[in-house]
Amino acid sequence: MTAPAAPVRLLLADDHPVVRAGLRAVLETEPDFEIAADVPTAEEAVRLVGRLDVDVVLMDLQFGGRMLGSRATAEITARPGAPRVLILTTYDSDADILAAIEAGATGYLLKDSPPDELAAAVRSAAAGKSALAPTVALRLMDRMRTPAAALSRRETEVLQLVADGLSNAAISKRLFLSQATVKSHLVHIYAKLAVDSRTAAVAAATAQGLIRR
Amino acid sequence: MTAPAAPVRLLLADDHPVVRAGLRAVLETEPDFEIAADVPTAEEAVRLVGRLDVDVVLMDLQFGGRMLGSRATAEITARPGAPRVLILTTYDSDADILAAIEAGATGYLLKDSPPDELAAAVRSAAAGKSALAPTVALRLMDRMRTPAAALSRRETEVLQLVADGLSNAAISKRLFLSQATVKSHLVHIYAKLAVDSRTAAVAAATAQGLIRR
DNA sequence: CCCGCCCTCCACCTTTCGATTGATGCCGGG
DNA sequence: CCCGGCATCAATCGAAAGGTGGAGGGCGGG
Repeated sequence: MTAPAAPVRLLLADDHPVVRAGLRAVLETEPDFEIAADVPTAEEAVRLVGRLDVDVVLMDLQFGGRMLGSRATAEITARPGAPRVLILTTYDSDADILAAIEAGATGYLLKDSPPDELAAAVRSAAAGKSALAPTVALRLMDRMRTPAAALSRRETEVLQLVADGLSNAAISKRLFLSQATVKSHLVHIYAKLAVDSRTAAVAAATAQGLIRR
Repeated sequence: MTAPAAPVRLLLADDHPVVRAGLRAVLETEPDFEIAADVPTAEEAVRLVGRLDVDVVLMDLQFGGRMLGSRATAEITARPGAPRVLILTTYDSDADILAAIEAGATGYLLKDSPPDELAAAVRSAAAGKSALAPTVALRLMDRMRTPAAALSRRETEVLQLVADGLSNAAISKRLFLSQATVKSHLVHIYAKLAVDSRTAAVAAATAQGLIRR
């Protein structure tokens, strides 16, 4: 407790200037934190992690519409001696959470977290422990308890195209399948989501964050 | 320029602590701004506007999932001697923009705006001029040029239920209509959105922000 | 090694949806 | 006042989607 405690060095990556300023304001009040830099793009975050030495990266997932945060996370965590990456985003979509964790993120926080929760998560991450926002943790628990909503890769792909408004014929062409296969996938999807039409499947999957938009 | 210039008194309403801190940090650096208070709910914003005297309210639209910002805006602007309300949100959905403007908002900004744009918008609002983020303005122009995407109230209602996954039969029951009427609405919707299936209509309408989620 | 899951495909049948045409009443602007 | 848009409904027909019941190959784990 009385140890000098080397400060935790932070890198903030978020495309919203206001959010960056907010994070600075909130985290700078913690005496054991030191903000090395804040950047508006995922690319810059990746670049700076190479130059500066940082303990924890706070990273948004959505950068100006494009979802590059998870890629950047993967690139950062792939390196030797990589810092911990904490995802800090607005949404708690299942798909996003899983993607981020697969990419090597240490934790997943929501932007509506209170400041003390934020600080606690950063300290956890710096210590190598994982940090999940309570809401997110609940979601994951739900997910574990209900393995129903686990679509296969191919099924997700098909359903995404359905959500984009494509017909079965269009989907079959796009994926180089027969329409029979597309229908077959859909039947399985309907069973897993407990629905009986493409629109209902899209609604259910969207609600559960299995597909985008 | 040398005038003492009575400070612009601000009220910030946003459910994200980080964003509130960010706005404070960004706006407090402006010498002619004074932040009267910041609150985490739309209700509190409405209440405080009665007590404090404020020139401009910066208001989020989404509060913890529920969309109360536009209602709060309407309540605030309805009063005599009401302050200007600037909407400050993450999304640039057409429906939201129009709803906010109808509710009496003076401007509509996106959270990814640079600080100086923000400050400029606040000054515009304080002076009684309207302030739209460039992206938003472009969207509105587009909208004016292309009156195609203007669904009637009933049509929007039907399409929203389609997006929720309901069948025509279910929709007709829900709205106390015959299926013929539902189909008729859908035909008009398809024509207006230039699509030819319910899923495509949902995709198009979602992309244009005509319906939720 | 076999079982289960995923992915692929086929055939047949039923249901739903979409396209078309046409009709009625209401309301608001020119 | 009449036209046009909106909302409501009907009948019909063809096309798309969904339901059922198979079938085969690949791949990983018990």
